Amino acid sequence: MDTEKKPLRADARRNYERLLEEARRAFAAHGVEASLEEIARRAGVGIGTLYRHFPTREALVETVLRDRFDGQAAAARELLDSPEPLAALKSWLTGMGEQSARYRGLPELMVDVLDDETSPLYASCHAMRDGVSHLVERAKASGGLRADVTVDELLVLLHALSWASEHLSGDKGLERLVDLVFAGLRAS
Amino acid sequence: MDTEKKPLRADARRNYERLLEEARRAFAAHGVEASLEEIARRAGVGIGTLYRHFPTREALVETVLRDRFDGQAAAARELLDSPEPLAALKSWLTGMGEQSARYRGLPELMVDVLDDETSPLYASCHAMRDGVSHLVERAKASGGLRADVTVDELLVLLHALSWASEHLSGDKGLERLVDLVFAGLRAS
DNA sequence: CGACTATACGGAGGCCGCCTCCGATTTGTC
DNA sequence: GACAAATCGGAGGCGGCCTCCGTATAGTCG
Repeated sequence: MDTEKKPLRADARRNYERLLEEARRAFAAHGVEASLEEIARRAGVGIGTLYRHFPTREALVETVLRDRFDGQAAAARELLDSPEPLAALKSWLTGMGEQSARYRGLPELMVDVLDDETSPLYASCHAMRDGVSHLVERAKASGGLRADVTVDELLVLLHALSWASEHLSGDKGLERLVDLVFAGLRAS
Repeated sequence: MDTEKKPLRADARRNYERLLEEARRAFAAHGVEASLEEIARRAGVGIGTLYRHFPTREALVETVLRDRFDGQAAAARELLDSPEPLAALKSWLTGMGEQSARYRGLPELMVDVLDDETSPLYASCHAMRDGVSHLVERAKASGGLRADVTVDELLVLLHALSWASEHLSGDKGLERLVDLVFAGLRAS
């Protein structure tokens, strides 16, 4: 796969950076459905320029988030050495959940992407998916995780908790929900 | 509280019914964010007429769903007599979850409503909330449900599962997720 | 330093959805 | 049948999405 790309012209590169910066701001303020026209306006750029650099909203989101996602995939690799498989998995899931709760609306986008190979986010997401699947295997093998649960179920569940934490007034919501789900709702 | 209302004029009543019917159809086809203009168009009615009868989208959703929600509240009351408190709770939650997964986007709307007293759905939702809170108390008292979980957490969690089941290809998703969460993810 | 071309810009314009407002129409009544 | 109250309907303003193409400019070459 050749990722070779001609160097951008100076003005193009400048606009690209400005757009990314405003996108970050806008997503943080209004969630992942923020107005693209406003992002362009704030970046001092025409709407056409935004669409040239980022043909779809997803492409923009992907660029804003890629670094974090790559970090999350790396974290999965490192956690493979952890002495406690179940704790490692749980820790990774919490981290992932926090990433996906970063912007309002992101969990939904993420879940949809997991089924859509054509999405620009697909590659990043599946790098993580592969990473975590090893963590899951290890947790099952260690006897810490029930054997009948699949990676995909786990990821959907996690994004659901992420989604839920958006709609909770308290901010320590996600960790609590993950604990709840790992331990189960039955009395011990 | 006087719910007395003058009888509607014949044309008004007719349009009201047509709108409800088309709304049901549209919500089923396109989710709860379906275009209101299209609903009006299909009902053979001006957009102004739609807004006169249903000032907000929520008002329309509420009218479409009220009967089901009332039924759900009644179900909670009946289940209070069940000999198995935990099973009763679980059964109610599954039923509720299926209601809220009925239309795409509904779980989100529901969760938001639970915090918004001004919403027209608030009353229906809290009737159910009160109903289920007794089920929860009973389940805790019977020792089946962990004592540190709140009704609100339970409802948010449930709607999250409902939300997740929208994004799952399989259709038996919700029940499976509820089981998973009740039992917990740890190996037994 | 110009001139030339590939590259990039920007916003007008078409489409759609939301919601409000008010002149036109219809219903029920006396 | 006439009148008032109730109801209708859609034009119009707003904002968002996205495409298209005439215009501007950066980089290059003589």
